[in-house]
Amino acid sequence: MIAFRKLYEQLHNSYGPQHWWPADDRFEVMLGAILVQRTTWPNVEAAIALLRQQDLLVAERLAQSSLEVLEQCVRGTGFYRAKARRIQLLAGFVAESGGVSALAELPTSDLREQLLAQEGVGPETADAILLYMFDRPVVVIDTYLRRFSARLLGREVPPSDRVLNALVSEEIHETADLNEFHALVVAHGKSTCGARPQCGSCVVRVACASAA
DNA sequence: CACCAGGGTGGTT
DNA sequence: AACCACCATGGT
Repeated sequence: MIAFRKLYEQLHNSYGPQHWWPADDRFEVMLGAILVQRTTWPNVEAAIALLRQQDLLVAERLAQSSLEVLEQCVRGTGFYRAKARRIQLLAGFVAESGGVSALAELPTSDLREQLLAQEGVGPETADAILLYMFDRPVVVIDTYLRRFSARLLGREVPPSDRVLNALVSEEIHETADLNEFHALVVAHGKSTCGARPQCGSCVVRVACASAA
């Protein structure tokens, strides 16, 4: 009934505050959201550091820099040709939209639609940007949450993303809580416990028992 | 050496 | 709508 609220509380008790999103400014959040796809955060940090070294953490400059330089900066994050192209296109989008502050004026639904129209920005990346860059109260659904949602809900088949979004939205409303919730889900997923489908004593099972 | 990492895209059934 | 191959480097 209140499965995800219980999960949130258990995760928070186990792992504590996560202090997401690690970034110096809002544009950097956007770049990280693309660069972190299917890789680990340390790789992203290294790439961001290289971009900063080239003074490219500004939308206008990033949009006009050479693609070859970008590829060298982000190489360590994997899929580097696609990612270099995508952060450059994204920088152009931000610049032509009037900057981050102008985008921040848009309603969440419009902003989400525009983000999804960008190459390399799918549902998860768009929602992560909405939550961590623009402080909008949205649910970020990642592979970790999908992985144990069926067990948490006591169902055989895992719920669709649409259903999952509705269920979490009912139980967690505040931007600050949605922020922390997703960070904690990832923190747990990265732990040795979260990586296994069947874990006897992890917080997901504890939350499951508490919610029943 | 095999497998995975904070997805997304384009094509096929 | 569900499935697939592909993108590609870095760490266990």
